[in-house]
Amino acid sequence: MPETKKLSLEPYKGTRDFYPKDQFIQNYIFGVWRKVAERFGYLEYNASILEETDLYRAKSGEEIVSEQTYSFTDRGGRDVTIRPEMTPTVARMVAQKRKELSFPLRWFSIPNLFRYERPQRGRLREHWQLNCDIFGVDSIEADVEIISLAYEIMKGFGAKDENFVIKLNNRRALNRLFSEMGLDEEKQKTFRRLLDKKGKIPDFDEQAKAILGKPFNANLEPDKETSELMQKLTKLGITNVVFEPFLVRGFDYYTGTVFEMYDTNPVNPRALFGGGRYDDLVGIFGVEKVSGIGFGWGDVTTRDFLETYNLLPEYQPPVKLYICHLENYLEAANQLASDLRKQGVNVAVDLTSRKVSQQVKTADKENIPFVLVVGEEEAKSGKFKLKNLKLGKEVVVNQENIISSLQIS
RNA sequence: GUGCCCGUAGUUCAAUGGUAGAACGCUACUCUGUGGCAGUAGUCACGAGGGUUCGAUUCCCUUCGGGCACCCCA
Repeated sequence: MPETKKLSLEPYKGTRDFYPKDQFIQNYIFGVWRKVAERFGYLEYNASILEETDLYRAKSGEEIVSEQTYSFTDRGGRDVTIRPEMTPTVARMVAQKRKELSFPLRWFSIPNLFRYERPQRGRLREHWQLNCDIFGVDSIEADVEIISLAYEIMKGFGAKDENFVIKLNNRRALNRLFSEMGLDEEKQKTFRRLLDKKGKIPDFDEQAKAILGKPFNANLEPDKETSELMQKLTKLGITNVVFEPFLVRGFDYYTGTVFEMYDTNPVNPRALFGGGRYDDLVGIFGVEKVSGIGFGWGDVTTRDFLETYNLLPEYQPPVKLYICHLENYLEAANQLASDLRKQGVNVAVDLTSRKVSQQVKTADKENIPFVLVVGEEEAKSGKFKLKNLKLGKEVVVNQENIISSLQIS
């Protein structure tokens, strides 16, 4: 064998392996997302992780595409990018079937997304994100629904109101403010980024003055639209909402309400979800304009949040019963397993010839709730000692009573 | 991509310019048909590569990975 470089055991930088216990948590998070989204009448869609690079160039700008995405040229010479976000894809899909879709549209997806960045806590190169969007509703009622959907998902995870805060702002109001200040396009962009950092940087006032040529002192009351939104949310019992006049969000395509949700515990400094209204996005595909509002909700920050507040469920494998066997009884054990599987029970059989104590130990370590042993006694009597490993209790049952005994747990 | 910090058994940690310890875990036995407790024995590591040195896990460089800040935040 030729000498080869030792292969790394670690997952690729900024990505995660999901061992069964990790996947269990991932499934739990996805499950809550899906359950609540469907409860609000949202339909699930998906698409390829690959898109033509132009899709992102059109709205994100060359810099983001070339420096912060996984992009390559395929063998046919096409510029391809692994999707860094879902919104352009869903806007494309909506635009493509603009004429045959019936609006309003409520859609959700749980795509994995990739960005080429230096990983940090809460921010990896691959992550999954719940995307919920409403298309074709211009009124504030869509803003109300999308935020209450997000709020109900937090409730679905067991979060308390004091654990998180939803910050609101309005891009239209912000732009109005910028116009009043007489800022040109370029200065607006620069100043918007500065605003986004206010609170993080100590010399905000000086920097603001450098851009504006004068001190920054604006009226920081909520605009009319945001006030109305907050009132409507309050009526729904959603009160952990604050007006955040410096909330900007990075993308230029937002046209109205923007929002983000933060953990109130500073160990998780990144937003769990964020989104806003983008009424002009579908229109850039050259079809009749369709308004939209939605959010993206990351799995990484969510997991950190749930760990912080001890809200993760206890691991439970899908296997309900582990069948052990004595020498020469593996065949009988498999037969029993086969019968039970036909009735819909998840059963695993120990395939080794180890001592029964070892077999039981394996079941226990795998958190399998029930175990039974097949041996001479059982073969003769047709009765099984079914043991609940959590309670340490045994019941003696006929084969036909095994299933009902499993359900007692 | 830039700067700074970090990288020791499976895990959490310790020590040291002369090749490393603990706890938990894991394996076996005590226990010839039932795990969790206990006892005994055993097992496993200096992320990788190069340099300085008589000798490096320890110092230096590179690289890989993680964290923090910047950047950006989809």
